[in-house]
Amino acid sequence: MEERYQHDVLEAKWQARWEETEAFRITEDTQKPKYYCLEMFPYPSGHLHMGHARNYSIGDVLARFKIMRGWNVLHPMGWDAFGLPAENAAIQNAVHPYAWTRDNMDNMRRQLKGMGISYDWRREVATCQPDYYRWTQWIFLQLYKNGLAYKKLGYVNWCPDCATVLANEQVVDGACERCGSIVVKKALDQWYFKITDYAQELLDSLGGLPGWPEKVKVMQENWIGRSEGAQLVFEVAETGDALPVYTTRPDTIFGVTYMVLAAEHPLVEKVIQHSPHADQVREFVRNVQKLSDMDRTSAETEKEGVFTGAHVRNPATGELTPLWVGNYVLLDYGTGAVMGVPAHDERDFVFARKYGLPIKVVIQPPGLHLHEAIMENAYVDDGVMDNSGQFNGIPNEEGKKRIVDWLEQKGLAENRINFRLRDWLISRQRYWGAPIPVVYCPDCGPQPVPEDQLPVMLPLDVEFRPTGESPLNHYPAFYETTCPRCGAKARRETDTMDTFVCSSWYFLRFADPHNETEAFGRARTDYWMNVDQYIGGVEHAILHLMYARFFVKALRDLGYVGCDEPFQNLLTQGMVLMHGSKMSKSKGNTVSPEDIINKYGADTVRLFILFAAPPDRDLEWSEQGVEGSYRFLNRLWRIVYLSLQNCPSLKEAAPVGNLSELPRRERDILYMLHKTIKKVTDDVENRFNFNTAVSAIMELVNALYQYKDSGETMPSVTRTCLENLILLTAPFAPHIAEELWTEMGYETSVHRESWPVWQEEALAREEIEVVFQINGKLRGRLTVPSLMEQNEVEETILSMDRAKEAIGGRQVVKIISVPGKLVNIVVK
RNA sequence: GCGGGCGUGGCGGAAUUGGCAGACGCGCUGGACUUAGGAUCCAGUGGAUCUAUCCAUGCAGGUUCAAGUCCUGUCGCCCGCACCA
Repeated sequence: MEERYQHDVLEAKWQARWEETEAFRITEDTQKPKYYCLEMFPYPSGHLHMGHARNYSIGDVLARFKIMRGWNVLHPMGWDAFGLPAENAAIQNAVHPYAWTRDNMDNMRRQLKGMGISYDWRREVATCQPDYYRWTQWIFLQLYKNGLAYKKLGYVNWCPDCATVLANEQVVDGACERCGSIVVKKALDQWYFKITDYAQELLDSLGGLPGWPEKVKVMQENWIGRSEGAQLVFEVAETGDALPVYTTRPDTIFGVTYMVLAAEHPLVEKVIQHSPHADQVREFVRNVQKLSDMDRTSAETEKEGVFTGAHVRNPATGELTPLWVGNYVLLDYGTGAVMGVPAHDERDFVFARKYGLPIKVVIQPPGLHLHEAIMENAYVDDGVMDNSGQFNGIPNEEGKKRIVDWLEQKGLAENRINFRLRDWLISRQRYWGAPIPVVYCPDCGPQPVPEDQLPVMLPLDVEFRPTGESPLNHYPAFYETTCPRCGAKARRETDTMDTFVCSSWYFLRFADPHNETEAFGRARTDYWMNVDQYIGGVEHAILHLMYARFFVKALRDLGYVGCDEPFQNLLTQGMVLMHGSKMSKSKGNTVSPEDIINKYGADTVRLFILFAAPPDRDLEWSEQGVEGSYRFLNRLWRIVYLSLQNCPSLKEAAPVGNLSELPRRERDILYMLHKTIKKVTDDVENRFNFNTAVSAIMELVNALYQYKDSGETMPSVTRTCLENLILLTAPFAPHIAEELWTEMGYETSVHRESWPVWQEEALAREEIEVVFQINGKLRGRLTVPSLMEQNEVEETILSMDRAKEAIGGRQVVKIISVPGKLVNIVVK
């Protein structure tokens, strides 16, 4: 055995060994419980960053731990390999997106192997490979056939820099999530997935995910945005058109003093036909549409509107109120029209005051009487109805129901539930993505590509243009085709799918990655699903995590999977910080995992990442901290080295026998060992507190040094301690554990060993320390036999000089004992 | 504004059920070994005062024999959502 810990030599050795022996190859095994441990697969940007290193270190500890605990562990890795950066690289560096992506995957795979992560590499998938995207296209067709994929004309988010449309989820603060450009609205015919069909279930089944962080569930809840209210039908007086509005406050219908339409509302043009205000309205609409999405949806934007000249009839009162167009009304929420109740809605109040519209109080607060003229704010809370005809005097909550019932009988109202969630826009005007398998026939219309013609191959020999326009539009061999139905000349869809489509089902493919006849076999997914532990960044809280949930539910309803949810438990890791802010290229504060691995070894990097903070919290990078982890591994190495040197017969020593016959010092170190086994097991399995698990192992090592230096040691005890120490370390620092395991005389992999089990017998103590308090303040401590009766402990303490002195002649009122811990003497 | 989270030594963090605040590590101080030490080992390390005690978990109250932990109020920071009718 080398005296020095040579991380580079032994890590290379074990990584090669694991690869040769396919050490982490896994297949279904009904004899064992299964465990599916998944880290979010990366976009192949080229290099692992510290966030990746953290993500995969966390996953690897769990996977290796679960293997040792006897689970059949699926731990796969792949590549989210379609997407814009590859195309941008193609335009800028004249390298093909495929070559760029492939080279990046090669490099990152090498880096992952250099971290010693326990992946079953035989299951590797890349979403850009035809044998993968073939099935992405197949899923599209299943959704299409079942009415869950459709094309519609709509005002969509357009990123001018990326030259493509974006989903609502990809627009952040009015800007493109990827490049930061201001997103504009465009009317385009686009493909959507009908995620809104699952809005209620996506909301409800969050309740069945106790293993998800509250924060993520709340974010999804907000995004789905369920609201209960009613649709009320007004009538445009001048044209006779019905104008339904959605409101959560039908109880305020008597207080409506105006109505506002969205700028794009289809009725706008009709109601201004004969209006003297027509030109003014048209200009207003043009100005609104010029605004960026950010300005339109910002709460700070001044609410503006213009009178159309037309009026609406209130279904409750029969009164006519003016019809306006406003910049703050959204076309695609509710009905694109809002009733204005200035007395009871803050926004309406501001709007009415600005334009001199009347305010009518219809809800009176308890014990007060509001007057329109002197109100400074809208009254939005509950109260009693007023100025509301036959409903006067009724509490407004009850009024909501009664008004809807009343108008419903006239066919002018119905209860409605509205969601903020919109359908998922999945088409992208980009090249590097899975082609949408549809053909447009001049006679038959849009036709799905027959399944036996999949995949619709993405041609590789295309020409990239600096305009950013998809090269597929200039590649006749791709878009010129024939109609699958009538055989006539037809044009192939040149849009590709959002990469989030590809990543919405990869966890299913991992269960059956080489299936050539199906996306995945039902038996395989039935065995492996759900993912037991999913680990990744919180930035996917809405996008990926909701799309994947939708996919699983849709595929379940189509009979392809048996589960309701993809991810049973979710761990959202914290960010890696440098000097308090997130490591990022733009800030120039990144540290490359590979550089640190070269210097200290993968085990050190993993150990530091796991030790420096709990996984869900942000982690401050510290190279001094890394050195601390490196020192620890050296200490670990030396304790084994020195022990073997001191006692060459260590490897042959018999295991520890009867505990009660051992001397005190040996029982103490074994107590420490078993306490550590218990602590590490609990921390990893139940709490994901890897940082305290590591610190417990460090304490054990410290104790072993003390034991070694305390005099003559027993080989059997030393051996027991060292072997268990190595086993405990194995999931965290797998290479050094493997090496030390062979040094202990084993020829098998430490990762195939069973996880240590603590013995209650070893944890039993003959003596325990009890502290005593006076009025809750610590005043002393005392070692007593653990079997001593509690009243005897109390008496012993009361008889101590130290205690008498602390009591100081005061009267003992009562004594509170926590057995095995403390005695509190209450005096006055 | 709404929602989620956080606030403990010089720093990262521990304290799992209300029961010894500061585990473990970093850093720092002193010492040993040494030609040397940025290796290793030993000792110390919240503050004030030094046998003992007092103060201390953002701040102010409260409950309790006992509070970092529970309750009320308050301040600060981070993250997410935000004209959703």
